Amino acid sequence: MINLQSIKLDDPTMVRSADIAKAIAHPARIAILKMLAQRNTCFCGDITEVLPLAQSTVSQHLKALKSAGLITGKVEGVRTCYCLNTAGIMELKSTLSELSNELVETCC
Amino acid sequence: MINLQSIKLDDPTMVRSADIAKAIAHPARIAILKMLAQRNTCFCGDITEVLPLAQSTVSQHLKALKSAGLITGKVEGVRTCYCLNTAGIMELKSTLSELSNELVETCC
DNA sequence: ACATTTAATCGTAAAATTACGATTAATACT
DNA sequence: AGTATTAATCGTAATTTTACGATTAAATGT
Repeated sequence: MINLQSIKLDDPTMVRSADIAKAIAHPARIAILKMLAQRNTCFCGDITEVLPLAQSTVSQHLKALKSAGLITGKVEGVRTCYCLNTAGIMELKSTLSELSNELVETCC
Repeated sequence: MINLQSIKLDDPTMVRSADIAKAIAHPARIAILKMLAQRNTCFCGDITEVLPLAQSTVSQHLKALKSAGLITGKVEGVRTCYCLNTAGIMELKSTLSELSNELVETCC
């Protein structure tokens, strides 16, 4: 029943890494990110047109990506133009590569 | 209501990417992977000792990592020795770096 | 043989995720 | 002014995730 608890799971860096991983932990969100990387015009409707998901579901995924800081959404009249967020994508890349680098095998 | 659905969300590569991301989408599992990368002896109890989680919860996280192919668990008597799985970690690295490389910004 | 240790599994509860249709709010078109 | 378009939000249901304590199974120690 003793627990030293020397590792804190609420460490901001670890939580952020997990949040970034969570953001890309769904095929639809990966697809959206890839699509945004390829296209310049990227309205919600464009994505809904291409994915086998309802508009409200796509909107929900976009919200998740936005709150994770991976994309931006600029309202343009009646539409919203979604784009990759430079800072967020940079953070994603550095976070994932950093994690990858830390996972060097030592045993087995 | 028309939906071209040209992107399939059940594409094996995309599903696998999402599963790998899901595996590291929790601080506890990131902590476990990092710990396994640093230590050679890595029993369930060692991890439970260090994380602020119950043994059954740690076991659950280990199961998730194992079924994602990121770790192996070899029974050694009454204990189980957990280690990073070379193939799985390599796949994680290549998958994440591939995804990172695909996310090159074009707009905004 | 019997008790102890270790980790998996079971049962369960609470919370989060994913999905949808319906509705709403805002802008643009006629 | 009235209609159409777009995307966010609401309400809701089903599923998954996360967590715990209790129990079990297997191996070890006495």
